Amino acid sequence: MTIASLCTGRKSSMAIESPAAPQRYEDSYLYRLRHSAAHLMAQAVTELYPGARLSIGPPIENGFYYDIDFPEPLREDDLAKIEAKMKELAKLDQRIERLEVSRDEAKGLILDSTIPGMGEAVSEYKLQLLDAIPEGDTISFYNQQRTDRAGTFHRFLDLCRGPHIDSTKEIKNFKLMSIAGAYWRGNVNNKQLTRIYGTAFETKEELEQYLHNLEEAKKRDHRILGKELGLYMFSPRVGTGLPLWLPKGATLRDVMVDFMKKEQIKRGYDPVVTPHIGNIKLYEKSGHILTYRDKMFPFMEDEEKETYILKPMNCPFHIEIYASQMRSYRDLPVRYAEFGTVHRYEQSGEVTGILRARGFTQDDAHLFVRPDQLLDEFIGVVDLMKTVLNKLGLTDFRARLGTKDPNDNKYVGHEDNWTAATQAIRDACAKMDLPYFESPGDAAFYGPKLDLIIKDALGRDWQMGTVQVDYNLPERFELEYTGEDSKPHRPIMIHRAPFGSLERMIGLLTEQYAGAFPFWLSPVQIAILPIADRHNEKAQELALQLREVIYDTRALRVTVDDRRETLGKKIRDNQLQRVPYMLILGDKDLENGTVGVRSREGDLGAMTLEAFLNQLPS
RNA sequence: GCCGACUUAGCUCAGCGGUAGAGCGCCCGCCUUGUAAGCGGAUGGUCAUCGGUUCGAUUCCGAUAGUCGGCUCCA
Repeated sequence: MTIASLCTGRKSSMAIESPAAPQRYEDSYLYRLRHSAAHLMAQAVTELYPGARLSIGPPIENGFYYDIDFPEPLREDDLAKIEAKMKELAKLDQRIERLEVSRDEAKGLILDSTIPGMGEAVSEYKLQLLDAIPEGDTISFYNQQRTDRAGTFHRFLDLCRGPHIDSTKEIKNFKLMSIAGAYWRGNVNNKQLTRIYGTAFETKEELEQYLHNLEEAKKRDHRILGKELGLYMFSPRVGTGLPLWLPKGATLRDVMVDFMKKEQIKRGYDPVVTPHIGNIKLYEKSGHILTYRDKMFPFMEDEEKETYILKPMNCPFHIEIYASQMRSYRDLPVRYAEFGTVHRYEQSGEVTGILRARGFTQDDAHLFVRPDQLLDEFIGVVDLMKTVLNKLGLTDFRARLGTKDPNDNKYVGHEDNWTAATQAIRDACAKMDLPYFESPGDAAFYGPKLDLIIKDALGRDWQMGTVQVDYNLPERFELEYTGEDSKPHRPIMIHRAPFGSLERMIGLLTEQYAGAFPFWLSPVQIAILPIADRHNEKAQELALQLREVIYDTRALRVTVDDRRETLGKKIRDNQLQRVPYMLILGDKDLENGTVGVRSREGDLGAMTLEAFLNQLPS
């Protein structure tokens, strides 16, 4: 696969989408418009900041950016100035022209300091980009120029594959959004450039709609809703990325755990429980110390000079359990499941609420299987994942098959194993009718994997559930089972976590449902609202009665709102808490033997308790 | 970790070189309520922390911490 575009550094362009979209974004006018807006911004920057060195500036999903090496640090306040300059340059109606040149001519242009956008200032980056263009490919530049009324000549030339729109005057509805640091070519060892993000649309209405949607999305942010709904909190006195689960959030977790345990029992999993810390030697043996050390919390040493670590993953412990006794081929597959809380010392800048915490709980399991069982077991896991997604009501996800990057040699294991495992995953997805896309380079170093990817409220991708085939750890720990031939054989391990982590999944669900969880998940399912305090006693009785009702695996979760507040106030507060049902209890109801039922959608009228229970979602 | 921004009462936020304000919440009264905020009162802040500039700093500058948007990385 060649580099997707000179101006497109997107990693995702490496991925092969399986269902072809009817009109690809890359072919749209909007895409060209945004690409041209990026050039316009670069032109404005070169005029405003003579020492600025340009590197790369592609359109992206919701706009565009340009990575620029500024002589002085750029501040957010500077964006207004750049925006104003862009407006001025756009109005000049500069024609955007493509020119195709030879490699030598290209080098000449890049080094020509008389051309704005070219010369010594940019050559550091542009020559590298030129070198990256494969031999034989067309090399193109885009030029825009015009003399303004005051007689000043404006010009901008950029090495670019294009395509672009015809004139800068088409760039009217844009906004510079933010600035950020970004490493040259995405490599931390390279220089950090200043990235300016912007967006552009064809019409003013679309731009305003987009900005409005962004505001709306912020209200669905799990960090805001988590606080409003009393799900979890963080305290700086506890530590960064270490969530404290409040009663309602803890209830939500329990419900999800119950659901998963039930599914796992059905599927022949056995529960295990392992400690939070363990001897470092185990992790040396597993190899995690080599690859994971900088993501671990500081080590602990006891009086006997033994070193312990806070576990960043559960697998070595489960392996110890497997290895604790002789295994027959008849015992396999062995499936050990644990809601394992792990701790990873994520870099401070990458902790994001509950979506990326430093302490989190995986719905983890490890399957030890024979080679001939690999496909069936993988199918079983994919089936479980589909069941989970379905139950959670998640439809907006993508499945990614992470395969080996053929140009990288970081992988361990025999080629035959890789091929077999990758094919097993493809076959399992095909059999289970799960659409996926393949992404070379996204495999674990020890084997291929299948990940579920979901977007959050702000459009960011998150890896959720995962299934990974592992030939490496069985090898390192010399795991065995006795085969039919009474000789030792090596099992294959499957690591899998259908939710991924409870934290991340609850965060995503919060955003997906904007806090209005499905009935079965809601921390409070029913709020009883006595109208006056003479109804409080009956309300408590009703609550006790409802708590006898088993729904799914647990008793109905019922509260009584007996605060000395008006009914309107109680309704409002419970509505804001997204309680699925309110049962209103007053004189009329006591007389008639009914309750006033109100769902999230509004008043459903008076009905008997039996009628209410019968209409609950099944 | 790196680049940029933010941090004022429990929460959401005004304010500003002369040591602070609103709404909601909490608490106390009154009201006893029929489908999205009843009324009144009271409480509540070393303006994140530590330094500097200044006659004087919550306000200006610097450092630190936390948070947010990115980069890198990841469940």
